[in-house]
Amino acid sequence: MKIFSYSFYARHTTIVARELLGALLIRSHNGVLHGGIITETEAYTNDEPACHAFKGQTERNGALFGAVGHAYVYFIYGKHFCLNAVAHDKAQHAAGGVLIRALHPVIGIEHMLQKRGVKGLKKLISGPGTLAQALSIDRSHNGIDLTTGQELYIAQGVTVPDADVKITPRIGLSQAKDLLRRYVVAKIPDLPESL
DNA sequence: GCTTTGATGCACT
DNA sequence: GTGCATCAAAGCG
Repeated sequence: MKIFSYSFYARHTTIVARELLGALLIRSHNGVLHGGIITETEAYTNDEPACHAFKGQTERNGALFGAVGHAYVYFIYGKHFCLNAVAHDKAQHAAGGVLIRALHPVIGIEHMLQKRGVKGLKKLISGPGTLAQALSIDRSHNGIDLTTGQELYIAQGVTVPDADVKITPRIGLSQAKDLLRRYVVAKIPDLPESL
């Protein structure tokens, strides 16, 4: 298990969003591991209006301006939490992050099904809000370090070839809709034996 | 204080 | 594909 270190996140946000596809997002909760392969990400940088950090630093988005390799978790639409990995090249952006939108469930599937209250894998982790619910992620995880291998971390998983990556506009935005910054795995690679 | 609106999910067509 | 519930944060006064 190779956990990504700060240098992985200290690159342009769009590069990190692409490289996170196929990686393992792991949550350790009550001594039980949950997680899976990252299949969908979106890149946000503070130079475009769709990014929470566009208008400058506030109490809510402060984590986006902090050290890379940390988590940015926010509450949205009165119901949902969304998880981002803070990632940007400081030479180019003051702030930026990668929204992790979906996983292919691998570890602790039974626990995640129970927490979500659904039966099929299809709806288990189908969007950012359901991802947070399946992994028991909430505001208390805002700003935590993703490189320590403790509560929440991201590790090297499988390699996704460029031919299996779809790049599309981001979802649910009212601004900068046309920017191609969403990265989706079209075909889930076979899992290596080591998992 | 008060108003607007949102990086969504789900039910429904 | 469309409609809408729901509330915290941000911006304004």
